[in-house]
Amino acid sequence: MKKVFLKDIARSLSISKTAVSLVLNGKGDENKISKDTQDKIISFAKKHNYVPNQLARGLSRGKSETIGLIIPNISDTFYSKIAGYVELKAKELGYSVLFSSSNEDNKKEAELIRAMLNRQVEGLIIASTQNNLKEIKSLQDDDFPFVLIDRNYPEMETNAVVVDNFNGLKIVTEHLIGLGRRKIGFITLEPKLEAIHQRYLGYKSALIEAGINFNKDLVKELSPLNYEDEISKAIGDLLKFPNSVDSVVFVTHYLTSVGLRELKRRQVKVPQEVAIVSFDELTAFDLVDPPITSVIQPVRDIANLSVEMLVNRIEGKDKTMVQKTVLDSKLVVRKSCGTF
Amino acid sequence: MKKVFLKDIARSLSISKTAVSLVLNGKGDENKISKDTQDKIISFAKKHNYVPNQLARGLSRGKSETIGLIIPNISDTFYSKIAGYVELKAKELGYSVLFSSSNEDNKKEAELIRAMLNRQVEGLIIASTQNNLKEIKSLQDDDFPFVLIDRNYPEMETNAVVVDNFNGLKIVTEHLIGLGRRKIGFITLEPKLEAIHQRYLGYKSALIEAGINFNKDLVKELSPLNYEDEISKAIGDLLKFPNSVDSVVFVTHYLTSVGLRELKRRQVKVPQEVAIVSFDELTAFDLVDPPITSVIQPVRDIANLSVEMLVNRIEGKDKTMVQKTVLDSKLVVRKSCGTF
DNA sequence: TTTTTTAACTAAACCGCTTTAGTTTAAGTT
DNA sequence: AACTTAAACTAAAGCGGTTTAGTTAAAAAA
Repeated sequence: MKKVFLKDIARSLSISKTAVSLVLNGKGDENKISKDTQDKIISFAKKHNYVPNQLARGLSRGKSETIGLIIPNISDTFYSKIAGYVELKAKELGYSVLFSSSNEDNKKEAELIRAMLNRQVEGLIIASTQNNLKEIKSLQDDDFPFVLIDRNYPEMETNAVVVDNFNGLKIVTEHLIGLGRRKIGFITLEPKLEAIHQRYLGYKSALIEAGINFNKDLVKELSPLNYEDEISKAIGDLLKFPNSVDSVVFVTHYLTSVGLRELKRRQVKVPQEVAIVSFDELTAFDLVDPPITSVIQPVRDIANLSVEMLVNRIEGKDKTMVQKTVLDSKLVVRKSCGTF
Repeated sequence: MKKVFLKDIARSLSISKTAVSLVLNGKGDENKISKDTQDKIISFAKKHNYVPNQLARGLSRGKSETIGLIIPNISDTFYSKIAGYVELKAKELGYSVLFSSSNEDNKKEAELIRAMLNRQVEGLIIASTQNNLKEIKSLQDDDFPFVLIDRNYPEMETNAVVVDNFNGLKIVTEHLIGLGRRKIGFITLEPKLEAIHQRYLGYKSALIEAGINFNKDLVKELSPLNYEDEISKAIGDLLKFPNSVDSVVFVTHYLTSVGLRELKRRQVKVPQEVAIVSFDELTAFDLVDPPITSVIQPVRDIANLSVEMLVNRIEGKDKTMVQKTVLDSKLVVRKSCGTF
C-alpha cells in the first residue's frame, strides 16, 4: 500500500490541492466548499489512510505545535513524573512534547537546546544543569519562549516555576529539632545547583534560628556522579566522634536511598540512633523500613504551571511579563524521624 | 536578533544556497568547494548562530532521523527507565526519540501512532496496550519499521523484544514453594495483556509441577484503573478462611506496593505470616520493610535491543526477517519471601 | 593552438503542504 | 440587459532546506 499525498487525493478526485487542504483542515465551510465535495474528499482521505506530513505542514505554517522539555534525566522519578504531567497538560492545550535528557551535562544540554530549536519547537521547558547561562541568555535575547523549572538562574529575570527549596529544607530540619535532635548531619551534592545551595541555606538557617551552632563538619558534599561510592565515607564520618550525629538530612531522594542502605549495612538503628529525613521522595518511601519522612514536591503543579506559562508566552497572551513562581513543598511525616 | 536562514548566508556572502548547504553539511570537500569559501561560510554561520530548520531539511530529504516511542505511562519507573535507555541508544545511532504515553488507552495509542507517522518518524517502538491489532497490522502491511516491546501480539509475526513472563513468574513461584509455602495467592490484573496472562500461566505451572493443586480462589484480578480501591478486598479475601494464604505473588511492582501497604495496615507479619514476592520492582524495593524479593527485568537490554533492531530495519540492513527476542528476567532474593 | 579535464561553483526543481489572490459561473438586482 | 454579488472553486507562490544537472574559467594534455 503506497503512501497517499494531498496531490494524489486532488488528482484522483479532479479537485485542486487547495480545496483538499482546506477541507481536511476543517476550513471547508468557511471557504464555501460544497458539502458534496467535502464528503468526497473526506471519505477518500479516510479510505486511503491519508496521513498529512507534519514536516511540510509545519514548514509551511511556520509552526510545529510542539514544545520541548529538557530534563536532566528521564529515569529519575521526579523528572519522569514531571514529564508525564507536562505531556498531559500540553496535549490538553494542543501541543506535543519533544523531550530529551541532558544527563546533567551542560554541553549536552546546550546541544539539546539547539537540536530542539532546529526542530522548530515553539517553546522550551528546561530543568537546566545551570551551567548554560550563555545559552539561556541567548534564548532570552532572541525573545524565544521558555520556562525554567526546578532549577533557576537567580541572576536572570526569566519565566520560572520552582519550589521553595530554602523553606522546604528549613521545615524538615526544624521538624527534627522539634523532636529533640541536635547533631544534625546534612548530606548534599556539590552545590553547583542553586536549588541545592538553597536547601543548604535552609538547613543552616533552621539550625541558627534554633540556637544550634552550625558545624561545617556535619555537612558532606558528594559528587553527583560518584555518590554511590562516596556515601560510605560520608556516613562513616558523620557517625564517628567528634561528629556522632543523631540525625541526617538528605538533600535528595537518591541520596536518601543510598544513605539508608549504608546505615543499614552498618546496622545503625534508624531512627533510634540516627533519625533521617529526605528532601523529595520515591514512590515506595512509605513502605521503606523505616518509612521515610520527606518533603514532597508539587510535581503536578510544576508541570501544569510551566506548560501554561509557556503556552501563554507562545500564543502571545502575555507579551513581556516575566513570572517567577515559587511553589511550596510539603512535609510528610513518617517514622524515620522518630515520631509516632 | 533576527533568525538567519540559509539564503541569508548565501546572499550576505554572495554565494549560492547550494554551496552554503553543502558546506554546512560537511560535503564541502567532496564537492570541491574551496577551503577559503568553506571557512567564510562556516564562520559566518557560527557568528550569526545559524540553526538549520529540521522541518525543511526533513521534508526535503524525506527523512526525519527520528524514531517514536509509545509507552503506556512515562511516570512508571519501568517505562521511564526504558525511555532513558532508548534515548541513549538512539542518540548513539544518530536518531532522536519522540515519545508519548498512551495511558493504557488503546484509542489514544492509535492516535499516537498516527501522530507519530505524520511527524515522519522513521520507525516506532511500541509497548502496546495490546488492543490495537488493526493499527499494528496496518503498520505491518505498509512495511513500516516497528518493534514491539514488553507487550507482544502473539497472533502476529512482528519484530519484538519481550521478557519471558511465563518463566519469570514460574521461578519466583517455585522459589516460594522451595521455602515451604503451599497456599500461594496471586494478585494480578485483568489479563487483557498477554504478558500478564503469561505470568498467570507461569504461576499456575509452578504449582502444578510441584503437585500443589491450583485453586482459582487464590487468584485475584484487579482492574488496572481501580486497583488501589480493590486491593483491600483482594487481600482480605486471601487472608480469610478457606483461603488463608501463606504467601502472595504480585504480578507487577505497583500492585506489590499497594499490597504490602495493605498487609501492613492489617498488621500482617511479612514474611512470617505471609511471604510476598513481586514481578518487577521499584528503586527502593531493597530498602522496604521487608526488602522485597523480585523478578527484575533487563530494562537496559530491552531498550538497546529494540533500538538496534529498529534501526537495522530502518536502514535496511535486515530487509524482511522478523525477529522475536525473548529475554530472561532475573530473580533477586530478599527477605520478603522468608529466607535469610 | 585546440581540446580535454578539473576546480569551483550555481540555477532551479523538488519535498508536501498552506494560503493568498484570483477566476469562473450562476444567481440576484436594478 | 447590464451590473453586483455570491458560491465554488483554483493557480501559483512560498515555507527553508537538499540535490541534480549544469556552467564557467582556468589549467593540463594533445
